[in-house]
Amino acid sequence: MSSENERPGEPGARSGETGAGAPEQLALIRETVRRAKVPRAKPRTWRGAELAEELPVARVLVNKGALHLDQYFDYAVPRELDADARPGVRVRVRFGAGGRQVRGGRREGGGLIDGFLVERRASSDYQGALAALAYVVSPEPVLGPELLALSRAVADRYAGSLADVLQLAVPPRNGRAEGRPSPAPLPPPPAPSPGPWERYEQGPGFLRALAEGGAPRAVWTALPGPHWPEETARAVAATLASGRGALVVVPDGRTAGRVDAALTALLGKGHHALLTADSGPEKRYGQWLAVRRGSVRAVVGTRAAMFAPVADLGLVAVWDDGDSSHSDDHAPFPHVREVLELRAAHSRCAFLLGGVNCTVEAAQLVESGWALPLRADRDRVRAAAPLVRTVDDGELARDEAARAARLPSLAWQTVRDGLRRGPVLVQVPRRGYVPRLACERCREPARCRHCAGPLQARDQRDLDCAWCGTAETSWQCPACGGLRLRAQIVGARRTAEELGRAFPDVPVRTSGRDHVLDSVPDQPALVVSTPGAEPVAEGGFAAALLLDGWAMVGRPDLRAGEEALRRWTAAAALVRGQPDGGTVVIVAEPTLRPVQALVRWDPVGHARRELAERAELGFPPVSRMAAVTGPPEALAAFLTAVELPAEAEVLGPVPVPTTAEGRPRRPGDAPPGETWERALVRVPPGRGAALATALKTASAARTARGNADPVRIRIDPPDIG
DNA sequence: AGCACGCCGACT
DNA sequence: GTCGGCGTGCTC
Repeated sequence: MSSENERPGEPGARSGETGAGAPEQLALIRETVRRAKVPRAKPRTWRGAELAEELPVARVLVNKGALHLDQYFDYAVPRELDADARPGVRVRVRFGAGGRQVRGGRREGGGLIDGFLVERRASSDYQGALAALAYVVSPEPVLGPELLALSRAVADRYAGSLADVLQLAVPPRNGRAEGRPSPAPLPPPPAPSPGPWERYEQGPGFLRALAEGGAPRAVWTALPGPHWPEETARAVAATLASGRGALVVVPDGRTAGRVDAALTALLGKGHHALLTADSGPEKRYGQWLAVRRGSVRAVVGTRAAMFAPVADLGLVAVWDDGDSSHSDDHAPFPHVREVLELRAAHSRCAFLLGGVNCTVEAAQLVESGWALPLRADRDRVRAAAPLVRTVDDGELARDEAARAARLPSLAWQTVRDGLRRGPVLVQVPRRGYVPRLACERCREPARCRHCAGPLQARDQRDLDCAWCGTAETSWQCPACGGLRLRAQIVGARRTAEELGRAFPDVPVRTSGRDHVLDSVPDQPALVVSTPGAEPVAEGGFAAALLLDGWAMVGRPDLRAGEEALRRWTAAAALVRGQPDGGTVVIVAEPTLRPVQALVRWDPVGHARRELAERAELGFPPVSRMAAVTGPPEALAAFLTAVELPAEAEVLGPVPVPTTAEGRPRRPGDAPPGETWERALVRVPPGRGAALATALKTASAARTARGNADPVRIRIDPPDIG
C-alpha cells in the first residue's frame, strides 16, 4: 500500500516511544499539516487496508446508549467488505479512546462494538484518520431508511437516544433464521365486503378508502361483543387489497391470537405474520425478516411490533390504547399509540385506533380534527350492550345467603339468575392498589390548590401535594364543602370466594395473573377474574358482577377514573347484549362519573369530559409532562442547568414515594436505601418537542461531563398521581 | 461509560 | 529524573 501505511503517529501518540523531545509540538505540526494538506480527502486508515473504490466511507450508528454519543461516526470501508457493507447492515467497529494509532505499532485499541451502517458516502467530515470497519455481521439490511427515520423521531419525541430506540426497533439477530429464505409474497387479496362494519355508519366508507389506497385516520369506538377481531381483519384485508401493507398492535399475546385467527379465517395463511414474545427468538426473528423482506405484507403483534418494518405501509392500527402494556418498559418508554401516530404521519398512511373504550388521548385526536370518529348509533349500542345496574356498596341484602357473601341483594339475584342461563363473570380487584384521598361526602378527589396535583397524607394530620410538595393544612372539598377525607379499598376477593361457597352446585373457575383462562364454555359457571384476565365466553357471559368499584376509582392516579371505566367496559363487553338478557351489576357509588358512563355505555362522553377537565387543569395529554428523577443534588443541579422553554412550569421536586408494598421495582424508582426526588415539568400544547429537546440537551451535557449522577427523564410519565 | 493523556507532588 | 495520583476530554 501507499505511504498511508507508514503515516506517523497521530496526535496523542505515546511520548515514551519518541526519542526526540517535545512530542506535543511534533503532534501539533502534524495536525496542521494534515488539516492543510488533506482536508476531507479520501479516507485513510492506519491499518492500511485497501479501501472500497466507490463510497469508501461508512457512516455508522454506534450501539451505545449514552446521549452524548447519539451521533454518527465515520469508518473506512475495506475493499473486501465493500459488497456486504451496504446501508442498513449490522457491523462491528473498534470504538473508544484506546483506538488511537501507535507509531509503528500494530495496536488496535478500543473494544469491538456493535453498530448499524447507516449510509455510504464519498468522503467524511471528520478531520482525523478513519478507522476501518472491523467486519460486517451479516449482509442482511435490517435498518432501512424508513425505520431509521421513525426511530429518530421516536428518540426525539421521548428525549431518548437513537441507540436506545433501535434496541427496541430491531430485534436481536439470529443466524439460523437469517439463513432461511422467506417465502415469496402472495398477490394482494380482493377487497373484502364490509361484513360487521355495516353496523357503523362510516364503516363501509372507511374500508373503501383503505381499499382504494387512501389514508383515512379514525378513532373507532367498537360495539361490545365478539366482532372486533373480524372487523380489524377486514380493515387489514382492505389495505392489502390496495397493494399496501398493514400493521396491527394489540396489548397481549392472547388478543393477538384472536386477531390472528380472524385474519386466517378471512385470508388464509401467508398474508400476515404474528409478532409476539410467545413465539421465541428464532421464530420471531424469522417472522420479522419475512416482513422486512416484503414477503409478508401484514403484521399483528404486541408492542414491539409497533416498529415492524412493513413495506409500503398503508395502515397502522392499535387496539385498546388504554392498556398499560402499550407503554414500553425500556428507555425511552415509547407508547404504541404515539409511535403509530408518528408512523402514520411519516408514511402518510391510514390510522385506526380501536377499542370498546375511549382514552382521553383518543378523544383528543378526534377533538383536534386529526382523526375522525368511527361509531355506531345509539340504537346499535343499546342492542349490543348489556343492561348495567349499580348498587351502592353501603346497601346490604336481607337475604341470608347474600349477607353471608356480604353482597347486596341485587347483585346476589343477578348472579343467581345469570347462572341459570350460562356462565357469570365476577371481576375482583388485583391486590396492591393504593387508594387516593377523596372527600368523604362526595368523593371528589383531594387536589392541591397550587398545581392541582393529588394530595397525600404525610402522617395522620398533615397533607401535602405529590407533585409540588406544597403542604395543605386546611383542606376543604371545593365541590361540596366537606371537611373530611377518606381512602377506601374494598375487600372483594374474599367476597368472591364466599360467593363461590354460596353457590355450591356451580363450578368456580378463576383467571388471574398466573393462570389466565382463554375462554370458557357456554355452561353455568362462576368465573372469577382480575381485570384484564377475563376469558371470552362462547356465546357471551349471561351476567357479570363488578366488585372492584372503589379499589379502581380510588387509585392515586390521574387516570384512575378512565382506567376503572376501561376495565369495567372490557368485562361488560364480554356479556350478552341486553336483548339476550345480558346483565351487569357494578357495586360502586352510583354517582361516580365512570360508573354513570358505564351505565349509559358512553365511553366517548366520559373521555371528552375528562379531556375538557384536563385542559382546564393543565394536565396531560393537553399539556405535556416530563418527569425528571434522581438523587436530590443531581436533580437540583440539573434543574438549574436546563434551559427550559419559557412557558415551562416546574413542579416540585418532591421525594419519590417509597416503593409501594407488593409493587415490583420499576425503572425510575430509587435504588434500595437511597432517597430520590422527582420534579415534574409541564409545558402547554405544542411545546412538547421543545421540552424534549431541552431536557435531552441538558442531560447530554451532564453525562458528557461524567462526574455527576445522571438523572432519568421520562416524557409522558405514567402514574403521576 | 471507559480509557488515555497530562499536569502535579513524593520518591529514588 | 521518574512514578503515579486523578481531573479532563475524546471516542470516526
